[in-house]
Amino acid sequence: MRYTQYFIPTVKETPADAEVVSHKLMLRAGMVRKVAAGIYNYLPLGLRSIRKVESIVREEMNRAGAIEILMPMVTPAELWQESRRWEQYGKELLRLKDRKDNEFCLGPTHEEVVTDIVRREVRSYRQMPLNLYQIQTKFRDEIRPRFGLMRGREFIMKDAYSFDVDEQGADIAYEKMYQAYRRIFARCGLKFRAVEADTGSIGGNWSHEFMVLADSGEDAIVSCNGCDYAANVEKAESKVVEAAEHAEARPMEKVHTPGKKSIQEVSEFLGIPVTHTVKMLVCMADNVPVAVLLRGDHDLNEIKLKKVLGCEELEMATDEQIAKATGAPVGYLGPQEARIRLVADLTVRGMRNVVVGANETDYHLKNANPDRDYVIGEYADIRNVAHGDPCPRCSGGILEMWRGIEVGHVFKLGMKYSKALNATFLDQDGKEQIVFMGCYGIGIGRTVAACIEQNHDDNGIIFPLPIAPFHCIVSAVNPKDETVSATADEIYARLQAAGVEVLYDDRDERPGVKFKDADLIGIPLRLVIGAKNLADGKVELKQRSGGEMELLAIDDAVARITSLVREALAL
RNA sequence: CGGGGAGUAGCGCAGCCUGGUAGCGCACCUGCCUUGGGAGCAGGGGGUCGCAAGUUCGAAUCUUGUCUCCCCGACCA
Repeated sequence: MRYTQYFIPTVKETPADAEVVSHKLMLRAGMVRKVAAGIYNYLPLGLRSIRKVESIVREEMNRAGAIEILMPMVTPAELWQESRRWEQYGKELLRLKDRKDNEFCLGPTHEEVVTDIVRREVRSYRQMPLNLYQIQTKFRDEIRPRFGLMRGREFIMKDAYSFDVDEQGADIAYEKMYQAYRRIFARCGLKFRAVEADTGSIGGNWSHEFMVLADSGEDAIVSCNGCDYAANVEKAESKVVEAAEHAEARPMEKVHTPGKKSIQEVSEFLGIPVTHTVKMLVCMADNVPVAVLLRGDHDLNEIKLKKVLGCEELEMATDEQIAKATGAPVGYLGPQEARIRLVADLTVRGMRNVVVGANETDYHLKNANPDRDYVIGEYADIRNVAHGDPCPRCSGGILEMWRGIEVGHVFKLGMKYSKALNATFLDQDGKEQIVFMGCYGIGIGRTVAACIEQNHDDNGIIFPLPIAPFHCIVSAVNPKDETVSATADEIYARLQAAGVEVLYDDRDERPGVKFKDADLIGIPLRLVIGAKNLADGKVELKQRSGGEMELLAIDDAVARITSLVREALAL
């Protein structure tokens, strides 16, 4: 492709509304443009990368035995009402009506639609296992879209759904997808980890997320340094350390702590480590106040708590709600004589002689102890694990914290949707059975964005070759020099003939402009043709990822580029 | 939805407090010049100041309403 006949609107200045590198660079490199909040135009360069990821995904899905279909983006309300998600999904589901006032929504995912296909067409156990997938535009009316393609409202997703006669079959399907995903992200040149995850609103009973490691990631993940345990913090179990402290209970003491509300302030003021304090939070679980006790330095895991309480909605109580529920002032809450349900984290069970609020403004209690000073009815794992915690799976392992971007998610669904939509089949004995399902998603645009998060420098993007918009950029330094342009034309043609995807920068621009643009858009291989070296019959090859510039004869350059491309695509 | 901020040329911003001429840098167009890391000179085009109502002789500027966007929290590929 000749640059002068293409469309790559690069910009020098970073648009003010971009926050993370991938978003900034995709805008600057002319890959995407925003149309509305969380809704983007894909310009040629961006689209090429997206198509590359799609091809890799398609190849690996097909290799794993999945079959491509395409479902509609606009889907009828009835299907969603059958699964009850019409009510459950909330505002993220963008609902609309047609001219006859029939209700529809833009598909945020397609369990209902695909299950509808299967319940109509699949009658016999002989038709399974079956795995159907599509690569299609989804719409979720996110509360807060951000970070460009990382969290759009409209986004391209590959979603696959497996159908099996029993759980063993479903496990095999899950494992196949898991392995396919590993291959996909490896081929995209990403540093990633598969981690145990919560199932969220999709539901089901088991799932893994594929996380690209990046500091800008929105998810916190932990991994063990001793075994292969890795999990999203939302899901990560904390190791149950049984009542470790048998310290003698000291007499309780009420201390004056004027104006000291936060755990940090109180522990500094009293000179007692935060690990010897217990904090009490109040949550509204389906509008019922519940008090939560955690060690001072621990964070509440709302997902775990939600499961323990079995509630639908969980939010932090407002100051007024707290005052009303406990009768105590915010900042000085304590579990003594609790009026509301009290749930304590497992860690709290082993703690003795702790600092807690005195339920009275400007006072805390020192050396408070369970049973003697307060009564806790329920203990549960309700905290986020922290860096340095012991591994819940092996002995001696320590958990390490990472940030990650979720690019893929595999779920073992079970019968949630097949039961709701009545997707059944007849087994060998002619008995009606419910289909076992799994579902598997990959964010295509997000994968490209995550890749940029992981591969960039001050000058721009450094694309791994398999998903780069072009393999090679050929820059003619002064295209008005006829020898230069004739040589560049020839090399361009030869590389293309060899199957290399070439962007030929034939613009009459100064070299600085061309180099800046080449670096910005991140093409892996750059071949510069300039009068000086051409006098010796040489051209210059430089890899965007670094390394020395190679001065090569034209034939050698063509051969070298061709082999570098083959090598990079060989995985 | 709660909290914070912003809407002025394609992009980045100033002007607003103290009402009267809409401005700068980049980008764009023409010409000259230049060709190894976002050159230089000269000339030029482009803005209902988010929208609506109000105050005023007069509103980008003051008032009210409204919409959109961005950032911080709960959702998710």
